[in-house]
This record gives sequence, structure tokens and C-alpha cells, in this order.
Amino acid sequence: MISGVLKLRMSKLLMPTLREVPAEAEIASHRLMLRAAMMRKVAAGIYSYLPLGFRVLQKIMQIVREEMDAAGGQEVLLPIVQPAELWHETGRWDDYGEEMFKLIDRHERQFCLGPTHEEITTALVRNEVRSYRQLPLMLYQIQNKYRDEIRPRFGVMRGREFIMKDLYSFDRDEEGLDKSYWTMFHAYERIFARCGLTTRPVEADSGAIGGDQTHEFMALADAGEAEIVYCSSCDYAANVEKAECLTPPAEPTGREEPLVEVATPDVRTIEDLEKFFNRPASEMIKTLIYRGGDQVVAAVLRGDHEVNEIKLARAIGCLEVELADDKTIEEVTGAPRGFAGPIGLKHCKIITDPAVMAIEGGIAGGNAVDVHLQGVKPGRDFVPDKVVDIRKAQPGDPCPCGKGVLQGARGIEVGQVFKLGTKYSEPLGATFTDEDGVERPLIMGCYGIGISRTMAAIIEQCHDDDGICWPISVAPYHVDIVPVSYRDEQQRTTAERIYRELTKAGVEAVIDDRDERPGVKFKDADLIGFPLRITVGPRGLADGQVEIRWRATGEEYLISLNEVVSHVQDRITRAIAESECVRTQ
RNA sequence: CGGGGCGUAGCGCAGUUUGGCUAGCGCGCCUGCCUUGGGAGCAGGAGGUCGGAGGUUCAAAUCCUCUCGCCCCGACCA
Repeated sequence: MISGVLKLRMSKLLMPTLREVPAEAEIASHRLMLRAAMMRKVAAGIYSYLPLGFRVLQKIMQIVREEMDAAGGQEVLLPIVQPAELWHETGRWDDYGEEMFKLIDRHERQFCLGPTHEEITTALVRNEVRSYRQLPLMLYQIQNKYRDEIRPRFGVMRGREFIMKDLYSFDRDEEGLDKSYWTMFHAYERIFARCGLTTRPVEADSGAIGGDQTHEFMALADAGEAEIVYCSSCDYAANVEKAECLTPPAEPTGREEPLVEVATPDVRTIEDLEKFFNRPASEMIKTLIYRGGDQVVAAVLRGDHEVNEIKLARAIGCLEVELADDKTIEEVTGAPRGFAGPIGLKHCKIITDPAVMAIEGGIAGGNAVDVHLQGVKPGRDFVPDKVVDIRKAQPGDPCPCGKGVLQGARGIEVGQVFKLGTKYSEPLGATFTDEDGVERPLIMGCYGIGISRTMAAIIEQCHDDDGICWPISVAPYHVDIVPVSYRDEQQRTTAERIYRELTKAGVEAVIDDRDERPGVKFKDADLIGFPLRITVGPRGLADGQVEIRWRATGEEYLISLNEVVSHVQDRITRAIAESECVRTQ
């Protein structure tokens, strides 16, 4: 067994590292995954994993597997190719739309490449689960997923093919679901901690998938695509898509300003207005015309605030809204884009954010070319159809808890937990029979982890100018043994001996037997990011020593030949144990 | 889908504006010598339908038309 392992030599390992940065890569993880020979691109958003990258993926998958099993999950493997009928049953064949990879077989039957597996799992369970005695049930798989993203980007971060762990829970009631939900929540905390990631669970919007409660696990990173806010004094943390806002405090001045028209040639944006009137954006009243379903609405916000389209959609009771086109704007406001205001709108509801109501002498569009109104007082000059929170939370806002202030951060969504309820079990007819012989729909939850995205997120958090610094738990190999010159007999035999003994001791080691100059081997070691490097060279050997160097900390020291194996084995074993010993709540 | 940009050797690029020698350079690759503590040096060599198709021309990487792919910004997004 060991002898087989020992055949792995760097001279034969497929690890074509790149000196130069591929032009297509923008962010660190993408760049480094290409440079360190973890993967290669096949098409936009589609990648092949090379031996080193695949080992990392397997490490992550193994951690996920262990924690899912420990939480009571049962692993299955569901198909990638899925029949259209199933998706018609839930209505998602159309809802998912363009993002679904669709295909047709030789009999003209329609299929898709699974973007997710609620339908398949629920269909499986409806056929096989009958009784409350079989519940709760948690099924999971680690499988490729396919989404024809409009714009794949950042390497594996937003790919069209990606690896995901998805678990589905089936409970008899809400209480059971709640239990499953928090079991998964805590398992996720353990998984990401074990992967060496700093993550933050945040409240999120449940989006098209539906359901009541959901948290996203965000790996904090500047390269992240998601914006989050969190409170400085309480536990509140949320995706800005969801984050609630308190109205910033405003003391009424009791000031009454008359409403006047002001000629504002070519002044359209909030920035223009600030300059023109020499007043802050917080005294501007911004009016955006939106279309949602058959409705046209005016979203009225303070000039320094941004609209949260999800909240707006909810406020008017539709699934999504989009900014109205120029024609609609003209019909509603009677003016071209840039001069909309809340006063005198035609055939359109006015939805106003509470922050606007505190403005006393605001500046708003005049619904006519080159005209703005000054001295606008909401309530006096226009009456909203609805006053409701429709703005995007931003750093500096008061936290809903009333005490703290919201801080901003960016994150990579590496996991999400959802309470689905009966959203899929009902349309698919997945039911069970309870003690009273009553047939009820299963109460479901679903829980995803982006495996490949997690790999990228780890690199975003763990790298420096020289390359990746893998946490020991996910490193492709623990130790890289580098003889300064493999041709030198003493160095070669010493390095080989250490390699053999470490491998026998269960330490994952590679030996760099390439006939390269030391600089090349050191650079590759740093780039690939092995946690530990053992250098076997003439300097140390003269005193019967080799050099130890830890990648992440730069810690460096000499150790004698007869201690090196036990020392390394000991430190590696301890480091692994530490990574596994994460706090449980 | 809208806006911008790019396709020339495995990677990074020059050449295209103003058509004209055998299409270049650096890195990598192969052979040999030499060298071995942070991406060495010398010598020799291989590797290209210049993304593809059509057109203009005596002549096209270069000009025109169409097409495909890729990247960035936006919209979009379990």
C-alpha cells in the first residue's frame, strides 16, 4: 500500500504551474487556481480540476460528508439529467427560465441538467415514504449542478457547472423542521470552521425558492459578490437584499417652506442637484418609476438612499419589479427621465419610504423638463398611497435592535439553509400518514453548500503575494520535501528516507525530485501552498539537520535528522486535530 | 440582452492605424554543456490553418462582410 503511494513524485505529478498570470483572471482565487495548477478552463464557467485541485475538493467534500453524517444525513446520488415533467409539476420549468440547461432526447422528450434537486428528491420520497414512523428523514448528495448563468465570472466562484452538497430534510411538522434547520445550521458552522474559513451567517431573502426562514453563510472577502450588514452591538447580520432599516432619527424643525418651482436646466442626477442647490442629498426626494406585473409605481426615497427592489416588490405584492422604460416614464410623469417627482403623477401608485416623510423642505423633480420643486413637504404636497420600508440598508444606519450601528462587509455565499415548508411537497403530492391516519404533506427544508465555491473562498481568505496558504484540513498534501539538489546522493537518499517514513506515519507528503534549481522548487511550493516544507540541503546536512518552514506563518527552524519525522508527524497530527476540534453550540 | 474590449505557439504579448521580405519577442517545452539555498547561463531545436467562413487585391494577421469564442461593466442570480 505504502509502496504505491510512494510512487508519487513531483517529476511525474501533473502540476503545470504558471509563472505568468493568465489574462482572464481577475480575482486572487481565480488567478491562483490557474497558476497553482489546480484547474484549467474548458469553456466559460466550466473547468477541469487537475490532481492537486481535485485533492482539495475531496478534502472539503470529506469534511462535509463527516458533518452531514454526524447530523443524521444519509448520502444518496441523484441524477443530473432530469425529466421536464417533474419540473412542470412544480411550475419551475418556466419559472427557472433561461437559467436552466435544457435538452431534448432522440424521442423529442425534454430534459434539463439539474440546477438543484428539490423536485427529484421530493419525487423520490413521495414514492418511498408513507408513515410518520419513517420521519424525520435527511437525504443529501454531493453532485454537479448546472445553471446557465447570464455571466459566469471569477473562475469557479460563479460557474455554470459547479459542485454542490445539497441536503433535504423531511419532517412531520414545523417543530421537526425547526429542529432539522438548526441542526444543519450548526453543522454548517462546524464545516466552515473546519475548512479554515471565517464565515458569518446572515439573514437572507428566500427569493424564488420560497419559504419562510433562511440564512446564508457568508465567507467574508472583498471579492465577494454579496453585500452584508451587521450590527456593532448585537447579533444582527443580514444580506442587504433583506436587511431591515430603521428610519434615521430626524428632529422636526416645524419649519414651513413654501413650494416653489425652480428652473434647473440639465440638472438630473442627485449629484447635479447637490451642486445646483448646494444642499445635501438627504434633503432630496428621489422618485423612481417601476413596473411590477401590470402595475406602475413610483418609489419615493431620500436622495442618499437606494431602493431595495425586493422590498419594493413585496410592498406592491408581486414577485419582481423592474425600472420602467422611458416611454412609461413619460406617460406617468409627463417628462423625460431625470425629472420625476411625487407631485402630480398620473395613473401610478406612490410608495414612499418612511425616511422621506421626515423631510420638511425637500427638493424633488417637477415632472416637467428642466424643472424641480423646492420646499416639498410630504403629506402636505403629496399623499403617498403607502409608506413602507423600501430602501436598501447601508453602513451607518441604525440597527433594528435600536442600539448599534450597522457595519458593511462583502461576502461570498458558501452555504444557505432554508425552511421550505410544503412548497414542493404539496404540488408533488409528497405526503405521509400520521398516528391518526391522517394524510399530511411533508414539511421540508433544504440546505446547500457550494463545494467548488468554498474552495475559491478559502483561497480568497488564505493567500499572500507568493501564492496559496492552505489550511491544513484542506491542503492537497501536508508536506513538501525539497532536496536542494536531487542529484546529490546524500540529499537524495535523506529526502527519500524522510518521504518514506512520513508517508508510513500517515502524513501526506510529496517529494520534489525534479531536476530543477532550488528557487524553482521553492516558488512552486509557495504557490501551491503546502502547509509545511522540509528543505534537505548541504547547509543543514553538514550538521545532520534539515530545515522546516511553515507556509502560513513563515516560521522557520532547523531540526536534526533523527527527530524530523516524529516532530513533523506530531505537529501535523496536532494541527489536524485542532482543525477538527471546533466549538459546538 | 445593452455598453466596452480581446482572439497571433502551452502562457504573457508585439506586429493590424498606413496591405508587401521566411510572422516576431519573453516565459515555458526538447537536446547538449554547465550550474544548484528563492523562478540561473551558453549553444542548438521543435512548436503557428494569425479564432472560423466568405470577399476585395498581383499580394491579407493587417481592408470589408458574416460568424464563433472569450474577458470586463450593467441588468440577472438558492
